[in-house]
Amino acid sequence: MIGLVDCDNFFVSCERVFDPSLEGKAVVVLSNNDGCVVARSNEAKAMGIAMGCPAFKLSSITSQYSQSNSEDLALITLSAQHRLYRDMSARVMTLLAEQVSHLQIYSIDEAFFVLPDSSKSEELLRQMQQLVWRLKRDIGVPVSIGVAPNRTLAKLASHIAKRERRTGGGNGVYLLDSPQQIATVLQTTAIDDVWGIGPRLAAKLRQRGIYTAAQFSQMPQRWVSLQCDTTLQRTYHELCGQEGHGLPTSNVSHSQSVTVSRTFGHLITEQSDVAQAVTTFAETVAEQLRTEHVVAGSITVWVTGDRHREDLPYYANSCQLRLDTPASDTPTIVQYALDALNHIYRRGYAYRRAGVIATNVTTTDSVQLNLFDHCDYARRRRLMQAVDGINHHYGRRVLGLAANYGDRPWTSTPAKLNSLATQAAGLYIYSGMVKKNEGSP
DNA sequence: TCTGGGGTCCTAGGACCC
DNA sequence: TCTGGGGTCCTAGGACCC
Repeated sequence: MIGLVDCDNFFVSCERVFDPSLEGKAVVVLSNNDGCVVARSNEAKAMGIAMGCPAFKLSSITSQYSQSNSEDLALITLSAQHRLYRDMSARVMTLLAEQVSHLQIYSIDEAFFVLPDSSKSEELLRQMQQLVWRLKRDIGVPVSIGVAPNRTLAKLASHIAKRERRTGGGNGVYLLDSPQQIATVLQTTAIDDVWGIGPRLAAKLRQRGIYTAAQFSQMPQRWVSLQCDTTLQRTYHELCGQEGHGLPTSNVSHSQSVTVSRTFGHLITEQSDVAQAVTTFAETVAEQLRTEHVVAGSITVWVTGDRHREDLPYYANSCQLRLDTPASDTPTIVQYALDALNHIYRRGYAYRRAGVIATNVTTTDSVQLNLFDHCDYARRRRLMQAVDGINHHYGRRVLGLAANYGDRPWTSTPAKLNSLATQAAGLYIYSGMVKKNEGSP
């Protein structure tokens, strides 16, 4: 059996741990730049606020809701603090790893694990309820757990657990194991609510008269093998209750790619400003590669204009460069990123977003060296170890590239920070350090 | 008239996920 | 005024190999 732990309204729940006054209130967390909604409390969901809703639409939704329900409802909006969420996620995952076997972290707020087949249903339920209770008590984060024969069904089970809890019943755990029970659940599951079936595939399936998960699971196997690609075939088999391929699906434990990208606070036009942003992103990419002990084989840089500004000419492009020798040291990654930017930057356009992606990622010890490359890798590695060590000890970005020093014209306006949570996570130490060193970069 | 058969690797783009 | 950021996997097609 496969279990899935899924944190409830994760970012909002993290904020509530540090500010209990948010409990019971309608709360949303906004993306970078306070652009759109990325997390909603149950109260906010009940108001009809959709995931991804742009921030500027929130006030009209709130006032509309207040009018039609004749009550004055205040919506609390918070700026995202991803460092805090990553820290809380790590705490959740660490506790889980102690409690279950074969934990596979699927996202910042979700993880699959394996349960022994032999356990009795009642015993299984009791254990899972205990787990829900411990996560709430020790970390403060509410979670829902779904248990089923495979991951696709475990996903459905966790949705049911969440729904039951939202409507007042249930204890955060749902066990989906008997064939009759599975058949009943599939009948009430719309085809686009199935994990792995998004808007495009759902539209295709509906064209063929398939509207529910049950209808899909009843299609003849021959039809499925002719009409569906391998991923959709896997989903089909799992809906039919067949065992998944077990965990984990891949034996590669490190990231396949590392991305850092941002939407700028406002439109920027100068190449030097775009270059500074790209330098910062590349620096972070390199740091992350090193913490995972991997190297990048290629670096991609992309830039885009603003899709929403019809009065300006739109331009978007990307460039991928292959490294002579895979690397993770900051100067090399930044150099390739800036070379790539040189290929795609065009004067006369306004830029809204940019990003740096490391791909062809391999482990440091499996690097193929270049015959004509005379770089002293040992020396470079020692340099980066020293830089990482200093930044780890004194705070992020105390020591960085001089090219990246000074004003950051591309950053967003200061976010509406929740100071309690900020202090608790020990953030922003580096800004104090940078000030102290002013004039002597 | 008639033009093989079996591969690998890479890239771009599309679909999905949170 | 105002629309995020970070991932995975699969497939088709091109370029190349013998």
